[in-house]
Formats: sequence, structure tokens, C-alpha cells
Amino acid sequence: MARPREFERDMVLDRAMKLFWSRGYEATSIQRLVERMGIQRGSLYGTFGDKRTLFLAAIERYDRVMTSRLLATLDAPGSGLAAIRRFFRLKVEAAQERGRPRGCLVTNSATQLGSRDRGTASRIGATLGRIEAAFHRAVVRAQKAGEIDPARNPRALARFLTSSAQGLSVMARTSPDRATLDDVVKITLEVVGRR
Amino acid sequence: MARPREFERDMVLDRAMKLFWSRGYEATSIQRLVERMGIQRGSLYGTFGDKRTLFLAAIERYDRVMTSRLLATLDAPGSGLAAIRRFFRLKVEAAQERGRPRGCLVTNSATQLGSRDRGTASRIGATLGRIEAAFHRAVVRAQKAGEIDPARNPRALARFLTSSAQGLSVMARTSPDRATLDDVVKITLEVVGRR
DNA sequence: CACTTTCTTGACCGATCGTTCATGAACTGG
DNA sequence: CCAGTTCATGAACGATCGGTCAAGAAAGTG
Repeated sequence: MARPREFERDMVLDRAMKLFWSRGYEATSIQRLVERMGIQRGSLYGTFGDKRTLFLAAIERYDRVMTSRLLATLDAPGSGLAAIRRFFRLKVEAAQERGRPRGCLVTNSATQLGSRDRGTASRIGATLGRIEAAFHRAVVRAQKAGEIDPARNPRALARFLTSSAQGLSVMARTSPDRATLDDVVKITLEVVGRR
Repeated sequence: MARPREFERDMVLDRAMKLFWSRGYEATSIQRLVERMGIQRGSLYGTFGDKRTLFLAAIERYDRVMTSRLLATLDAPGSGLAAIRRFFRLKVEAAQERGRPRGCLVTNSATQLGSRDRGTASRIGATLGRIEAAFHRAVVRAQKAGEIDPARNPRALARFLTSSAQGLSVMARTSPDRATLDDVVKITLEVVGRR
């Protein structure tokens, strides 16, 4: 019926996501976005709306591609304790990849937006909630299997693990070397691993 | 000899620091800075140089006023373990204060600048290094006093505690309620507190 | 009181910000 | 092959960005 779009939405959204991820919302201009995404301004506004909406879409995409994959390892069948271990080791592994933006888009956005901009804040909060919930499920599973002392508070453990993941993302941005991150993860896992 | 300055440097720098703290570097415009600082553009540029230099001065001030005070509790004479406990409880306490910007300027800046801007990055790295070093001293002190198992790696523990502090700052920005932060700190302290 | 020096003030600079829009190209259903 | 619709293109918009500067005000020194 009409002229077809010459780009795939998810492909250019991926590029926008990575730009926001590495530079942050405010420091990423529309100019740099269109250059990196390989589309024109008109197409950007026609497809994604304004900058803020594009940013929300980028976070949503990050959620679907990056976060969900990580959380899937937490919910994978089998040992809950092993799942938690896998989660953190995957994070360290990801931090080593070349060409990958440092840290985590959710963590970065959390420290940037704060109170302003209600929409973004609630979306970030929802993602953190999903992470905590996944940790909670894994902890409960591990407790039922006798891997973690059932007397311990699973909610507190889940919150601790969520906070630890955020801390790790901050460290991954400033000192992404293996040694440091491995040290952090090793101790983090000792907390949950002890009987 | 000449007309004296009508404002105190540290006083207006404090206000700039809080603005950077709550809104981040990029989202803080010179316009808003001069309004909040209560001085004119000319005075700002005459006293602090350009925006980036002002930002570095704000971080330096944060270091001197906020971070150093926190680290002082770590180096205070007495039990190293108690010092570490104090550190985290102070952080939770600070997060409850009204009117105080959420989170931590160092953590926020760490997730915002990343690789770009060498000067700021190295300053943030230096501060994180100071934090880790202070934790390390407290851990070693606690080990000598028999409060922490001497067989454990003090460097790894210090890095873990540094990362935990960063994570707590992220959490304090998005969910600053006591219950959550208390849960996180409780588990964090269990790690180091066990025999 | 004059002179010198520094600070304050507000207008002003070009560049870049996010956003819009008119135009022509590309495609499909009739 | 034409009509109708969407897309691509790039110029252009006002607003705001970081930064500068000329001129007046305020102080101490001689």
C-alpha cells in the first residue's frame, strides 16, 4: 500500500540503546543518535516519538534483551544456589567483553534520573523489582533444597543480592578488570553460600 | 587594595555541589547553577573557570566534606569491625535526611562519565581507591583483633565492601526507604561479621 | 580625593540542543 | 499506469547551551 520502511526497528533501537548505555541520557544528542542509528531525524521522530520516548523504548529493549536473559539464568531449573552463582559470574564475564558499553543501563539510569521524570523512574524501579523478585525465587528454591539456611530472611537476601548487582555494575564501569570484580563476587557468594 | 568578593567560595561551591549531586553533570546548566549559587555568570567563570573545572571542584569539595567524614569513622581508633558497621549505618542514616540529594555524588559520577573525560574519571577512581584503602585498614585491624578470620583475604573483603557501598548508594537513589536499605546492610555486615 | 584594582552585572556570542516540516522518492492497490 | 500513502531527506525553527566581555560599582592606597 505504501513505501516500506528501510530499516528494522529493533536493529536501530539496539544502536540507540548502546549509545544511551555508554553515554547516558543527557549527554546523548539527537544528532549523534541519528548518525549512529543510520536513519534520518524525520524517521527517528516518526518511528519513536521524541527523545524521552526513544529512551524509554531503549530501556524496554535493554530489559528484553539483556536483563531478561540474565534473569532467565536465575529461574532456570536446578539448584537455586548455582543459579545465583551463575548470575554473578555472567555479569563479570560480560564486563570483559570488548566493544560492550561499561556497566549496566539500568544502574546508570538509576543514578542519573533520581526523582525527576516520573515515567523513567518508575520503569527503572520496576526492573529493579523484577531482579529482586528473581533473586527471591532463587533463594527460596535454594532454601527448600537445603543449600541455604531456611532460617535466613529470603527477602533481605534478595535485596542484598540486588544491591550487590548494582554495586558490581558501578565497579564494572570504573575498574572493569577481572581481579577486582572476581574479588567482589567471591565474597558476595560467600554470604549466600555458607551453611 | 580592591573590591572584596561578596560571597564565600566554599558556600557557593556547596550549592553547586548539591546541584551536580542531585541532577548530574550534563543535566545541570550554567543558568541553573548561577541561580542556585546566587552569583552571576561572570563571578562563576572568574572564580571557578569553566563548567568542567567547577565540577571537579565540586567533587573535591564533596570529597573533603562528605567522603572524608565517612572515612574518618573507618579510621577511628577502636574495633575495626565496629567501624565498618558504623560506616554502613551512617550511610543508611544519611539516606533518610530530608533535603539531601539522593545517593552519592561519587557513585553517580562514576556511572555517568565512564571512559570519556580522563580528568574526572581519574579523580573518581582515586576516591574509590581511598575508600577501598580505608576498608582494607579497618579489615586488617579487625583481623588482628580477632574480630575477622585472619585467613580471609583482606583485599577481597575491602573490594567487596567498596562495591557494597556503591550498590547501597544506587539503592538509596531509587528506593531510599529504611526497610530496604536496612536489609541490605544487615546481610552485608553478616559477611564480614562471621567468625 | 583621585587612582588602581577587583568584583558585579547583564547583554551578548556562536554553537548546539530537541523538534518540525515541506518536498520528493518509493512502493502498492486499483 | 495512475492514485494514494508512507518513507527519506535535509533545511529550518526557536530555545537553550557554555562561555565572553564591556561597563559600572565598590573597596583600599597614596
